[in-house]
Amino acid sequence: MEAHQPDTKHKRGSGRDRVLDAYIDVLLTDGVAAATLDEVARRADISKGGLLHHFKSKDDLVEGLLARFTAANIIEVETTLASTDGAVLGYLNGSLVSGEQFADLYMAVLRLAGSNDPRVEGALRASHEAWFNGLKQHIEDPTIARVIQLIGDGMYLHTLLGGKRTPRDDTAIAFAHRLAQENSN
Amino acid sequence: MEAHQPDTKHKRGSGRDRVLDAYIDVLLTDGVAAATLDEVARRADISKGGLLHHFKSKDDLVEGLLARFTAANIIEVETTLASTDGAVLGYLNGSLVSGEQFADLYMAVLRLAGSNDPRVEGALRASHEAWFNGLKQHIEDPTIARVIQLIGDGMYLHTLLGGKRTPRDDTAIAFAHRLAQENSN
DNA sequence: TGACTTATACCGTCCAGACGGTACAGTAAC
DNA sequence: GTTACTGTACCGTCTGGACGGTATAAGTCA
Repeated sequence: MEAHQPDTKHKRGSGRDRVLDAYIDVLLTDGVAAATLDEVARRADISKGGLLHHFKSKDDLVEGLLARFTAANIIEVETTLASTDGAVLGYLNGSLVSGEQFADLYMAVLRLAGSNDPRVEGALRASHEAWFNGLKQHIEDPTIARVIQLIGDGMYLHTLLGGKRTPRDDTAIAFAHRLAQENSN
Repeated sequence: MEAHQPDTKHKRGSGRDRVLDAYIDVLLTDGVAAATLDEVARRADISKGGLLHHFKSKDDLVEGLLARFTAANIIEVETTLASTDGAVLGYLNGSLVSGEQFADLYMAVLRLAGSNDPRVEGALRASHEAWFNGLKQHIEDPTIARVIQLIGDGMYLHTLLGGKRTPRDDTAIAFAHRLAQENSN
């Protein structure tokens, strides 16, 4: 899961990272209501006291998740848009994947979106902004870039609702890809 | 707010409807964590006992919301797709509105989407299915219909995250409209 | 080298408050 | 009598968080 450091002295990765991994895991498998401190600590194989040593409060845990998300998003935008797969294909395919590092992180944060927390909304909006700016570098017409982005966001929403990837998605992606190529830089 | 019946005997609409109105209100303004039975009862101007008279449990309240949503969705699909505004414009504009009957209902349900509840996910997926089928009646190419739908869903997601409608959205809608007209029945 | 101090990374227990839900007596309209 | 509530009192459980204690490694100074 985690890019393991030279294995300091602890179980797997640092305690902080293990807690965040566990938090993401609970959010994805059982939803936001199940993501209590006790349950997160249990899955991280740590005591509740230990968890609270790394994150001073539940709020702090959310912030930790958002920080990891924001950092990962920057890298993800860069690498995806530079991929041989093509920026648009990379972006759209990413929105339908689960089980992969970044997609899981995104979906976990998206599960928090119902909480009306401005930090969560802010982080997700910033992510969208970053993707839009990235797409604009590859697609001349900003309207097309926006449309591509919206299609991807729609797919993220479907994934949130447990929808599996279907052939319809593939044809939609192919269509978007063609659309982008006709307007690419 | 509510299509008021000939004002039976109570304050405004039936108690059941008032409770659901209040539930939606809490979800939209303060999020899912704030939507406790006490708070919903308070906003419905009803006692907690009264609330539990109408909805036997919180789970039952959720189901009541989903039932209203599902029923409203059928009507909304019909009327929107028959609108003079044009099906596509009607659909896409609806996804960016707040303060309107159906849009609020949709956003309220969407706030529950992080809870990993199969009933919530099922209701939202059924809604998407209905919109897709409706759009297909107006757009020959099902791929285009799918793309239009995804664009709308992306806009719903943006609205969920508190994004306001921008000129970018307008141009995207205009683009989608043109796309649909070139492929309409 | 050993004694003392500091910092980090936890563990385990306890607690106050919130929450969902029950129970029930009473009221008012039809 | 039935339906639709109000209002209050209460209960068991869960949850976030505080707190005190422990183990270990690293540094400081004699």
